[in-house]
Amino acid sequence: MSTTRRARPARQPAGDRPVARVAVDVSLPHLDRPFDYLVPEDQAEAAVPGCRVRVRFAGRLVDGFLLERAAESDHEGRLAFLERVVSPEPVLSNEIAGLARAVADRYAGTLADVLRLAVPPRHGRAETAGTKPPDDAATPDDAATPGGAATAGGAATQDDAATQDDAATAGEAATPAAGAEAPSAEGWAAYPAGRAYLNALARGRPARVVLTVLPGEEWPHRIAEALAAAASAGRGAVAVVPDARDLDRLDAAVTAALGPGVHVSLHAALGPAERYRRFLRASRGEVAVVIGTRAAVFAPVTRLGLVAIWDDGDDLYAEPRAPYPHALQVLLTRAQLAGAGALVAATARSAEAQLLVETRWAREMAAGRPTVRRRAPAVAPTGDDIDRERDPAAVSARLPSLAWRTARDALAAGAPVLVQVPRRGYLPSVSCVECHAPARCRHCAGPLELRSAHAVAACRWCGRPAADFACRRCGGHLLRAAVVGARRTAEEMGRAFPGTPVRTSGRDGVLDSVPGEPALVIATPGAEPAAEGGYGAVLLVDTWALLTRADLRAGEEALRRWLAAATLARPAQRGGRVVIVGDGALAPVQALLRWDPATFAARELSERRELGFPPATRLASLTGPPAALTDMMALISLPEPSDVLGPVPAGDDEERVLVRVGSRAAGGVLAAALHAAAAVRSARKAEGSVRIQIDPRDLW
DNA sequence: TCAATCCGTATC
DNA sequence: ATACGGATTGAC
Repeated sequence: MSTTRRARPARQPAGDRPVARVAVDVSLPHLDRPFDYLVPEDQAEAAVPGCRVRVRFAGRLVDGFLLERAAESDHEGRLAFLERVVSPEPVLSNEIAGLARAVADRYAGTLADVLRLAVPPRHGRAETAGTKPPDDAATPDDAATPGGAATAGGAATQDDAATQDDAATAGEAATPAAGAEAPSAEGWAAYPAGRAYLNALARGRPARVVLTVLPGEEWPHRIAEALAAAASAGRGAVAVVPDARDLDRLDAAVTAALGPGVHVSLHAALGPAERYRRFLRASRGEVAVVIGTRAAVFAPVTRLGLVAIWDDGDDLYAEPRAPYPHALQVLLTRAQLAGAGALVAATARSAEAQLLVETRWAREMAAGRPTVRRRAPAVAPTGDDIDRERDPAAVSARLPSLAWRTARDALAAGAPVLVQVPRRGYLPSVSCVECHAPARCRHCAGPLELRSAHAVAACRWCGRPAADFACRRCGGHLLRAAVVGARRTAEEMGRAFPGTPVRTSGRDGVLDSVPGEPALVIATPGAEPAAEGGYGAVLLVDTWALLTRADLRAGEEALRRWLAAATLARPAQRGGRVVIVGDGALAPVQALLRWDPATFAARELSERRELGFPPATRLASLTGPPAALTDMMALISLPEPSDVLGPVPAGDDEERVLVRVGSRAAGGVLAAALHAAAAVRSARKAEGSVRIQIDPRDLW
């Protein structure tokens, strides 16, 4: 009767497909491939593709995922048995396994690292209790019939089936389709082919758009309607937003569009049990739609029909863990591999989104100028002149006269006023004395920066000192150090408007919304609360702090943040005003005045092409101890022409080298070469590790 | 000629 | 970490 025996009885391989191909949880680059094991007969049922297993690997027990069962192995030597099947729950679908491999390849990382991002840690109790939906869910039956907006247009015609295969071509962007009725969504009707896009999704077609939303747009509803359209075609959908506040808004909109029990939301603040429970609801097909922050790009919905991302320019989409994938890139890869539709929506437009438009990977969708003008606030630039005689109250807040008077009028009209103030603490940077353009290196066009107050400016990329600076825009030879991060206090503002309530929203304490009554709302970028009925005025102050960051995305980022604040203002017709304190001749300021993020993005992208920056090129950053870096560099063999910039000091006794290849097509070759070099080093157990990052967003 | 030992390499 | 194969060494 005793079952405790030291020696395990001889195990028999399963009769049917006895070989298990396993992705082991080992992130050494030279071991980044599947390993074959034998499935013991008594585990033959449990060992399903996608399940978690435990195997003996190089003498120790490690976790892994069973990728597939096979009849035979290519391995020459003897196969070991699986130690055990941890659980028969298939948590890694073929779709996600393929996506993870593609992401690892693109970022020169390992499958194991990506799988750690993609599949949450197991929680046994959630798994067994999971057959009963938790309280945030309705009955599983609801999942099959999304209610509300999504029901119309669900009848797909058969002739669409063939078009689903050519997702790689550009042809599947929304085209007006006769016949099918649009799901009820007035909001989408404001965009050319907006309804046609929803119809295409509702018919299960992989339509892809870059949507530039209107000022004041209730974007959570537009995204929710797109998700509902995909769900009505019986397809799954995934949408991501930058942070928890946006997720709350999207969650409410999705609940309104789909009803309860059809979606789950995933975010970092969930505990391990709840996170795993929701993950399982998606992977088991109990919900069709998953929304979430960054990590939700890997959510395992079944029959994926649509991926969506809101405001892809936000830095929060950059994953801080190896191999540092960007959520947009993961989603686009996923849409491509799965033949799913894509929705890249934002008020602004990133250079990456612009590239999708220009390569015709996605169709551009933006409302016509008359509609934009009808919805946009009136935007005016101002210098920082303060009329001390006429507006003495403005002096104490260091507010330009126009800004002060605009705010005063809005408050008098009974509306709240938003003041966007940059956060403190950006890197000291340098710009041209003449034209204020950010200063760039003569040799590689990298950004110049000051490492300390009295040092000579040097290039952040290649490390050359900027001894012979010449401005690329105006030819000037003089540099100025920008004083950045000036920050106004709420008290200063309050003094300028005595008797007006002042509320702040920022790092410590973010407000979701404010009532539609007179108040000054001081917010840092990204923390601007919505106002009931819209703000009467929005003031964008201290704009130099954003524009002169030692960061070549500064212009794009500044415009993104200004638009995010300005879109909260009422339309001009209802008195909405925006005042930006800054030089009206600068391109990002111009783009705000004209409310034209698309033209700005096109210009930005063409500038990146000229200067050789991503996304027009592919760039890899290698960071590590100098000796390890030298060793690594010697092992990289690139058939393509490439630039090597640096090394430059990168803190903690480390250095950084940049490797740039001239085309996006060469990016795959670059990543493969880096992975191969890292594999040689890890096989040798070489001293010191080198961190590889592809197109790191904080660099340019 | 064979066994003990060392070293590099693969890890199923 | 540990196991293995091939090379090297030393004793008969």
